[in-house]
Amino acid sequence: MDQAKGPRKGRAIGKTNDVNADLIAVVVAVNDAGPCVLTIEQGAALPSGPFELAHRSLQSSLRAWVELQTGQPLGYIEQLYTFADRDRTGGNERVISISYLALTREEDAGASGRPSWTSWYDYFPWEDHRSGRPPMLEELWPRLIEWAQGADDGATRFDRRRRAAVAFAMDDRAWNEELALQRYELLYEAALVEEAKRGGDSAILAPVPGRSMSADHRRILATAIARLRSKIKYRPVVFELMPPLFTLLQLQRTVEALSGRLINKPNFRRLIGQQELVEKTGTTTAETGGRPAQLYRFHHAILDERPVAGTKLPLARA
Amino acid sequence: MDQAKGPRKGRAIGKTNDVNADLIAVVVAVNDAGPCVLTIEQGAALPSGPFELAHRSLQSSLRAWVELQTGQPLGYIEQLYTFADRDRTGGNERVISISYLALTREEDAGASGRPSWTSWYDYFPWEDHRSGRPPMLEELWPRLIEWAQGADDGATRFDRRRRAAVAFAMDDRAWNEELALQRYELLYEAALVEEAKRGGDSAILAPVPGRSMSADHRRILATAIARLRSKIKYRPVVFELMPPLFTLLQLQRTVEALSGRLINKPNFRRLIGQQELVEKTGTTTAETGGRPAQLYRFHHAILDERPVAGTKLPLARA
DNA sequence: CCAGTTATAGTCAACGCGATTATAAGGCCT
DNA sequence: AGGCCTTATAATCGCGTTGACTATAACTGG
Repeated sequence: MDQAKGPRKGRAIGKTNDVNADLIAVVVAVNDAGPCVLTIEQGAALPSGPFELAHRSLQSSLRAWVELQTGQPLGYIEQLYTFADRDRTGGNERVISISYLALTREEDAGASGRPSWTSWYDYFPWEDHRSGRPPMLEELWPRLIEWAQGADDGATRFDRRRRAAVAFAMDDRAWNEELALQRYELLYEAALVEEAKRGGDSAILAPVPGRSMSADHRRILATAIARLRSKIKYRPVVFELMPPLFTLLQLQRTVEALSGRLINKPNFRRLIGQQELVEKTGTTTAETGGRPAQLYRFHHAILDERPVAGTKLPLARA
Repeated sequence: MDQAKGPRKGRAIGKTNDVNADLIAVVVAVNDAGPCVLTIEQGAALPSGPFELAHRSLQSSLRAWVELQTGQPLGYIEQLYTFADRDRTGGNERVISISYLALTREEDAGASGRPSWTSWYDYFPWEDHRSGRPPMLEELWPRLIEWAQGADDGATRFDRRRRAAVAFAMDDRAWNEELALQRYELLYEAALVEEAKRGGDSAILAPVPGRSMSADHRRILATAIARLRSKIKYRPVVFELMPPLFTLLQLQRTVEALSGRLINKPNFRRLIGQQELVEKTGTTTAETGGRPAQLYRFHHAILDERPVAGTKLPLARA
């Protein structure tokens, strides 16, 4: 209080540190085709826009322009990460990018024009283990090993080899779906994704399967996937992606779509049931093929009641 | 790619959206006095500084000026949150604040002058449950209930009452140490902390015990505490706060200081042991009072080996 | 009516973890 | 020196969670 000229007091310095602030949104929905993300430019970029100073907060600014631009009402919104790396965009412009994860229900897609939904797994085909381990992993492993061997010193070789093994479940390790970001960053480091060659690193090996995106949008998407896969295990955010009424199997399929792996059905039902997160509506639907299924709705009253340690899903160990 | 004039393309708009970017650091260490945070202005504020455009990234910028200013080498650094609420600082200036959590070891405190260490629990006395439930909670409960009753409609009354009960362990609920942020925000909403009256809300009841800070620094500190209390349960970050050699009880005391609650000793040792996070040095220390204790060191090799689902601590349910 | 599909309930065993007890090894006070 | 205090370290018990599996019910379509 009394020491007005302390060593550093925020904007007490006259030097201009003005920067530009961008908001980048990863808007997620799940439909029959799987988990989708809202994209622009035919799937080559995530929707982004400048932070409007007129808005109260960053979140309200994001919500406003995404809803305006896409007609999508956003449910849950969560901040992901703030980047300001110098050479992020390739240019010499200084931009701070604040990325967000948003969940919605994909009603009236493409109604207001340009944006479209693209499956996660178009960008990260190695992340979908719902039909067993993707065959492409077996082609990926030797390339990662080769990259590890290419290091200068033995310690780095060992470290690369270990990180690759952990992230990509080599040597009979268990697949960990939450490592989506580490996996993408490892592929980037190994110059196995198309984005890596933009940094001037022209050791352009044939990139691994999977669509690339402009700038670092694919990395942001990987961040969102990892965050969401982690979050659904302890917070009831899945319901933001569900229609008002749903069957338990539909709920399970949604969780499976997000996590990229299959869940044991009886255990899933038990866990959902004993947490009292859903309530029966009494009505049933015959549209599911076999025996008509109960329709459930989300039990809103419980939402804040279990602030933590709720909504566990049987996704623990393999 | 081909649609150059899509609905919105980032900084394609000519309007100026320049803002000022500040970095705010919550630097944490643990000593005999408990968990401490690095502060300036006699504990009234967190160290903060402008984002230097000269640096590669936000993290390196933060690390540079904190180490320069305080002489503290920072170990682990993690981004907390980015704020840009209009009336955060009270002024009409537009500032984006990017807050960080950093862990260090508190060597040579105050060597380079101004900054000093202050205990967490000076700011949040209700968060320390290491000696049982703080008596002040019992004085707090009726004030929260009173606040809940003061709502206009019944639904809000019920909601306030429920949130207060969950956050502050009313009605024989279990104390959840991870709700530190929710608790502070609830007290702010109830105008029971000194910061609340700055917004013009002059219904100045006597504030709850606990030091306040300038601007929203206390909220940022609460965010850091909540994040760290959650993180130590699944990532081995505690070791960033430990000296190179330590006994298991010292490690336990550190975790207890952070989480604000006591841990069962045998269970703690079992969990630490079976995770192979530490290794014996063979040497012992007699400085602990009773039987000489083994000195351990952190098993660095294991750090990235268990990227997730490691370092569990017996802090689950009460 | 039978085969196929899905819904729903129940069982069993392994593991994790909280709680407790027991034993070892040093310091300090009388 | 001996007894008491402190802390360190090891071992055990029991409950609850949860992963894997089996069985039964209800409906559709041929």
